[in-house]
Amino acid sequence: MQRLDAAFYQKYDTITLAQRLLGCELVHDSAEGQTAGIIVETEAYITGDPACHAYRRKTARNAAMFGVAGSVYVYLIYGMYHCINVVSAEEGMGEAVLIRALEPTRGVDLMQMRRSIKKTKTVGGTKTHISLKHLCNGPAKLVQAMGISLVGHNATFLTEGSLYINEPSSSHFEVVTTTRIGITQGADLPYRFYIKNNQFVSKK
DNA sequence: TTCCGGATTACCT
DNA sequence: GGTAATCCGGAAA
Repeated sequence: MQRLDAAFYQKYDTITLAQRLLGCELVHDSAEGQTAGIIVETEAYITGDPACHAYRRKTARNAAMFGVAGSVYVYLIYGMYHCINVVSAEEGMGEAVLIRALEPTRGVDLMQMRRSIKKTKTVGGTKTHISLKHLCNGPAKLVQAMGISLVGHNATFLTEGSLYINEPSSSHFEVVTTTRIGITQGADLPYRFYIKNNQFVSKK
């Protein structure tokens, strides 16, 4: 099991990187413990793409997206959730790969803890059990399960530090190419990729 | 300054 | 299958 290095992230254009990241393992060594999962679904966001956060201009929010390939871009979505991207292409380009789903491999108990939701409507509050299948089958879900945060990980590097990606242990799978989820602009572009027949993908 | 919509999710019907 | 929750950037005026 080897951590992907800077050369790997620089080697491919964003579309290709989005496909090559499938099968790789996202790992976070946190103070609470280690959690990890196989990347099973990604989306590419590139220059000239109206759905890309870097489409208009560089701002404080999207600045990390313009960093070197292999750095991390975390952002707040819908005012309450966070998503994580792997920055790609040459520095200053503003391209990235959104990680949309993981197949949990390590630290499942810890992920369950982080993902357990308190039902505030119930008096006293009860905790709901999250099934393995629903632990990381969405961009905001996996960020929560992995303990990834805006302040803690935005603009950090996957090539050093406690958050990183290991090379794939297997590449015996087919990749499905389709359109991206939840966007209106550029909705017809085929920039979403996932591992065929994998049950941990967010949506077929 | 105000307004609108967004790379989502969980919960209810 | 519908929608509330909830913050911020960008466009409108």
